[in-house]
Amino acid sequence: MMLDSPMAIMLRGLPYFARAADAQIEAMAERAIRREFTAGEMIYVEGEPSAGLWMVERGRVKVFKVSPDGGEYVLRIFGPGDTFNDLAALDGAPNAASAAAITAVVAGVIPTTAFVDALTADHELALSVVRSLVARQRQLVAQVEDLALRPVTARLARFLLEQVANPALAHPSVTRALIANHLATTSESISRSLRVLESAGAIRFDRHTIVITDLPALRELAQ
Amino acid sequence: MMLDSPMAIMLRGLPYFARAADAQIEAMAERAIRREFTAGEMIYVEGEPSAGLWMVERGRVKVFKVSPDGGEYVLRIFGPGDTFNDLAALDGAPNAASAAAITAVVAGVIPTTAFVDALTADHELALSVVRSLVARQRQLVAQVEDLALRPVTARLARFLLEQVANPALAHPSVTRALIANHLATTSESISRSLRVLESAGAIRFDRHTIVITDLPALRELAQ
DNA sequence: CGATGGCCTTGATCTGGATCAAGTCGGCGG
DNA sequence: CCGCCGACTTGATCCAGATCAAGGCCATCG
Repeated sequence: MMLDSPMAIMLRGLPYFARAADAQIEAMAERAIRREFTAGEMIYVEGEPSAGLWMVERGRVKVFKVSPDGGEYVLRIFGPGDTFNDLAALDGAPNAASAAAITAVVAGVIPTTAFVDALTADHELALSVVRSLVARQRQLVAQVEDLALRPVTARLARFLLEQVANPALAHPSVTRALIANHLATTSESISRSLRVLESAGAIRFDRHTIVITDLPALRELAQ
Repeated sequence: MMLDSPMAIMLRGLPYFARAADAQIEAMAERAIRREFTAGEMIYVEGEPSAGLWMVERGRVKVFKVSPDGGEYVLRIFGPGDTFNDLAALDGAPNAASAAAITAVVAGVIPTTAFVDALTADHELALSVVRSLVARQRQLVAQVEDLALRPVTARLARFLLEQVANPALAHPSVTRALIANHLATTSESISRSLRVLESAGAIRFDRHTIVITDLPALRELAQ
């Protein structure tokens, strides 16, 4: 029994693996690798073969897409305890997007084959993966809906609401420009929309951090 | 053995169930229900508890979201052999979107509990579901990317490219207004963008149907 | 066979948000 | 303490695409 290796403990803490069998955790932990990245460094590139399932141990990571004309869209921002690139790890296809370190980052990778082996062997694990995928998919549907139907100010209000639940989003490294790329707009528009929310009384600026002062009002502005 | 009931044969034909055990197919087929809808009729409404996993036998179905101010965004269009509302069927949560019949429709539902029971009992089935969810999720990522980064003409070009592969999309019932709601724009913009594609030589109008004349050019316009 | 009602096209105008262009603020290194 | 640099704000202008407003084109039906 070597389930108390640091990697195994980390894996056990992830929602994916909470109910997985010890044997599978152990097998994956043995084959997992730890890596460090400096702020701004690329972790992987869209279209390349995937290293496997990533998990964040320390720092902030953005997963994003780039358009031919230089535009960047940030699909999601991850922090400690989050896993990412599960798609490529599950089907073995190339990375669906790129990932980069926002801050200095420590992260682990479980090689695709190790993950797929565990999935094939462990029915409980497969069910956990289904649950995670379903949750992520609901997120994505909400995101598409936002882009399709809501103006920038409403999208920003929703982002701020998410921020109260998700610690990965509330961090000084999450700049206006980053939020803008996540909401498919520009840093200038974020600035102006923040002022709109402020003059509506929903938020306040304390130093340079945003404080939500009227949650119901913010929900209202998010529609 | 009653695996030759019409419902069982239909289930066996779905990608989800291609590798599922006979016993599970049989159990689900017994509990499945067939329903008919007239053109325009609602199949289910966002936020309500889900009836289960739907599959289209005949006709065209749209799954969509409505914004408070009346805007409609069509997430996806389904045809014969497609399954929909898998999210709600998998997690038992309320419907993530609404669905309506575009044409007259014949469809089947597997109750949530029947589907979840089968999933819990059959590891192969769980793995199939994972594969399907991963594929759908890649679709969604591409869709978000489209909305975030590409102008209307490029989105339309991509839609036309999808249409060659997916028979559900190439059908007279798929009107400009429907395409518009799927691409988060208006029927007027679709009209104008079609003229752009036509004058670029990528497509041609034969009667009232669209014919792709220059596939590489269309790919180029889709970026 | 004329009327009616969808669906589509086309033009004119309007607008949310992008882009361009100066600043301002605060932190950090020298 | 000063100067620089990166992040933010604010204003002016611009533009893709939405909205508004007429028609035009079938297909269906009385």
